[in-house]
Amino acid sequence: MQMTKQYHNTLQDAGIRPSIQRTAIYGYLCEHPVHPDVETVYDALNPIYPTLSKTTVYNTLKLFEEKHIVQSIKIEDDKLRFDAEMRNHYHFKCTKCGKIFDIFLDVDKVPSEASYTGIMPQGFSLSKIQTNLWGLCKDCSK
Amino acid sequence: MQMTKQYHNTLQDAGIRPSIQRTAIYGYLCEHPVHPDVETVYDALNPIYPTLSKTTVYNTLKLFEEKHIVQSIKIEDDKLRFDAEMRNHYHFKCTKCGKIFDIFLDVDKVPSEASYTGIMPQGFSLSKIQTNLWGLCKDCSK
DNA sequence: TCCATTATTATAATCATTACAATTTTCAGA
DNA sequence: TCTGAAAATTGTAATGATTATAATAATGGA
Repeated sequence: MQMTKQYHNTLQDAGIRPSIQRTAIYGYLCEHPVHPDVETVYDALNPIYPTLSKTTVYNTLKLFEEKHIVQSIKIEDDKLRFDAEMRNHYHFKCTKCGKIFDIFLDVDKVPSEASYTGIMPQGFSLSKIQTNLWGLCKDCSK
Repeated sequence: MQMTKQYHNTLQDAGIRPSIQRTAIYGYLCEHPVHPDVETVYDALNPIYPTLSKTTVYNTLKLFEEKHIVQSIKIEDDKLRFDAEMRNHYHFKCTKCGKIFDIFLDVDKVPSEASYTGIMPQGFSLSKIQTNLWGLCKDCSK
């Protein structure tokens, strides 16, 4: 595992005490940007840290989300997935292979928050917008 | 329960044999456009149809969704909710009271499908877009 | 009416997530 | 360095929505 120092710093900057487990989990997410679920993270790290508990993975990822260094994703799926990519982007789920892809925004082409504010009824305030996309990925549409 | 005949017809038009249970469930959804979950539908109808099973509610709502006369909604919630409103609209969840509201589109103001197509990477095709909104509803923002 | 198909039902199984309580680790202060 | 309180980790049990299964009931055409 490389760049452990950097992960360590990210955790500290977010106000999270960087334990072995937390650093490992955050590092894994950063190095595997494929939106893994809890099970996947646990199965990957358990051989390296044999005492690691699945509960810790749950707790840690929830903590990361609260501290805004990780976001959780649920696209009509039964389980939560996690993403250390915090830049603004959409998630695209391939309806054939099930993989989830990051789709980055082209600011010029994408609907602004204002366009949603415009459709809110009187008295409603808007604080979060989430758009999910479905279709076929490059490999599956061949 | 009024207009049972109409619900009956909607089911038949969708290719669904309109049993007592199915008609009752569809009617309930139409008359209670508050995005109820399975439990709520079951609890409401069970007193009227004492033999009704929760499994039937699950099966029936899944069938309705497949036949496109009902849609299911899951907004970072643990359970599925159902909506007989099939016109194009967004769902807005109040972060305080948890209620889900229908937000209808103003075609002029809302992002078109084309604006999303524009951001898809080469080789990806787009078949479904879902946008969810969060914030405070009229009552909770007082 | 009879029979095959379809629908309904009750119960059990599944599975992601959370609750809980015990143990271990960390770290500030003596 | 030692000590003890606070924080983190752990394993197990509980929860709760959904699905699977298999038996029973209802339906509709021949």
